[in-house]
Amino acid sequence: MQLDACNVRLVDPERVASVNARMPGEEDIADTADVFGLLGDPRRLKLLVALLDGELCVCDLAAITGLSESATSHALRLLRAHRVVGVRRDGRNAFYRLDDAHVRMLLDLAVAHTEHTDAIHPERSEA
Amino acid sequence: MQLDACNVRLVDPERVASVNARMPGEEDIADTADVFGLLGDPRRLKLLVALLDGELCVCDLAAITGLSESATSHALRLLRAHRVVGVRRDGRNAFYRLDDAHVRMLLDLAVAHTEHTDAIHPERSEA
DNA sequence: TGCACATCTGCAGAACTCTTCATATATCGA
DNA sequence: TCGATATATGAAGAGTTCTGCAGATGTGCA
Repeated sequence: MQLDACNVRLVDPERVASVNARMPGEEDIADTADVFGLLGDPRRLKLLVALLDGELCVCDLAAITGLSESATSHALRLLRAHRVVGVRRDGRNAFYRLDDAHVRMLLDLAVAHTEHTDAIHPERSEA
Repeated sequence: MQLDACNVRLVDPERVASVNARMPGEEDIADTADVFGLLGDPRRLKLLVALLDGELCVCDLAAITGLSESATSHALRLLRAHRVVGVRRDGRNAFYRLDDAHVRMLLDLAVAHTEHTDAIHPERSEA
């Protein structure tokens, strides 16, 4: 057991050093965690999955997710602030679209994974 | 503007129906959101990125993330409960490893994305 | 202009999350 | 067996997040 510069016990200082060298910077970690965090709420996730196919207006998104229109609007505002979705306004309606290629990749991967899981465990599918 | 069975206003009922048909079940959405949620905390994310290269013990993980050993242990417990990581005990040490192929894919994708972003915006890299 | 509709926003309460502190458990070496 | 080490755990407090409510904004129609 060794001690590092800050007097912390280390079991494998070389591995720690190489992991630290490869580790993205704090800001990148924070940004990435933010993105995952946005996907980490089931209602927001459902909202985003709904948008995979193309733009939808707020009331349709509310109907799909089962959220109130207010909650939907709040959620979309958050996603908009992080540039994950974009808006197109047409008269009284606001049409939201998925506007982040990275998030789209993550969603595609996740949805593909649930479908794969269903294939293995069909009993877990919805009735 | 039309009304659906629950008396909700819909702008594009056909799109809503097709999105609903394609939508994963509530349980799959919840499971997926859970996974994203686990990745949505910067310290847990750093922990998991550190484990991409192989197993590490608790004190090394604490040193890498800058967390206290207690906080590290709590975080690992949560990840363990969701079967994202696994443990190997060797004497007094506990070596944790990434144990979920789906999470590994998500992490690889995310890390690749931050590297790509750095290539475009090198000024955002750490000092 | 006035009213209805679609969406947005600030606020406040409820619920959840993360960390620390204190303590518990388990292992190793003397 | 005893003390030190490594990790795990429970409880509690600070901070954050999400939702509903109430009201604001902006658009379309008569």
